[in-house]
Amino acid sequence: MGKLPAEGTQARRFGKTRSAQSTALLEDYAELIADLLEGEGEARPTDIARRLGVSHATAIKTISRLKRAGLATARPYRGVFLTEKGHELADRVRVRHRLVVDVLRALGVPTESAEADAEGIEHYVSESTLKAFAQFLKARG
Amino acid sequence: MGKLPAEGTQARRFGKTRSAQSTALLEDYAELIADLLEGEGEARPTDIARRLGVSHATAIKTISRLKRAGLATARPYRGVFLTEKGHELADRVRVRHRLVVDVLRALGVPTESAEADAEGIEHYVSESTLKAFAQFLKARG
DNA sequence: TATAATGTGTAGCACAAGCTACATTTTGAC
DNA sequence: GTCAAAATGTAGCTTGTGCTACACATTATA
Repeated sequence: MGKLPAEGTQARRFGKTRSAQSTALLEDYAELIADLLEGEGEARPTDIARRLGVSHATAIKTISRLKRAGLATARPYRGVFLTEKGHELADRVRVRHRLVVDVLRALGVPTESAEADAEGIEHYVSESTLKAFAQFLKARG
Repeated sequence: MGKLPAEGTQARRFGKTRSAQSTALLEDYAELIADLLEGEGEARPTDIARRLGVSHATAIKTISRLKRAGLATARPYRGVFLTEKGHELADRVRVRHRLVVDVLRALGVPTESAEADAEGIEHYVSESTLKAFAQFLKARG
């Protein structure tokens, strides 16, 4: 992605938001691969591509990135697997996704929209916000 | 960005999330330029760059994109201005930003985190969700 | 007014994510 | 066991976003 420029106060906020984008895709992939492994027993590039709505070539390229990041392993023609680190990420992402959807629904957002919006929102929810969400849901039963 | 592949049900959800990213930056720029025009009387590339934490070259390139999208105009060495369309976008973005921050704070998120997270979240909030947010805030005074 | 400092703009590079097209491997049907 | 279909992988192109480095314009100052 590149080097960092000098940063002021507000700049840091935006910068953080930007770098979140680079991990968002990896998070989606990790979550999906975990789902496929549990549901289908295997995670094949073609299935991943179809679920994400991208070409298989794109999926394969991103899977390479996952491997480089130490999140996944893959043997040619033998499907994709998550490393320990990949599983941890997937679990964290799933918990967070559920929390975001639940909060949106609690606020009166229709389930359809809640699920759809959460897909984008979840990647930008900090630990601090996540904690507040959990507290809020607990407080209102 | 490229062509669209065949899409299934879930694929469409992710696809929408992805395309939101391409507009997110333009939204940030439009909002910031509006702020600068109102606050400083002018919006110069260097100021934009500093506020966003990017190099001035990056800012200039993105400003070109704004121009191509019909959101801004700029004369060399004379600063950046928003078109009618650009102003409308900026206004919409500001309203939305405020709403997201207010909802987060109402949920108990510390102001600092609310402001920071809203920067990323706001770009993924649909009309439907926005409406629910407004209703929620109104209901609780 | 000449010159230094600042701001602007352009060029060129890298990387991510998307695509299509083509080659190769595996699987499955006969 | 052979051969076609499906899956997988590779190569090459595009666009977006980021950077640094260098050139040019403007502004400010001595």
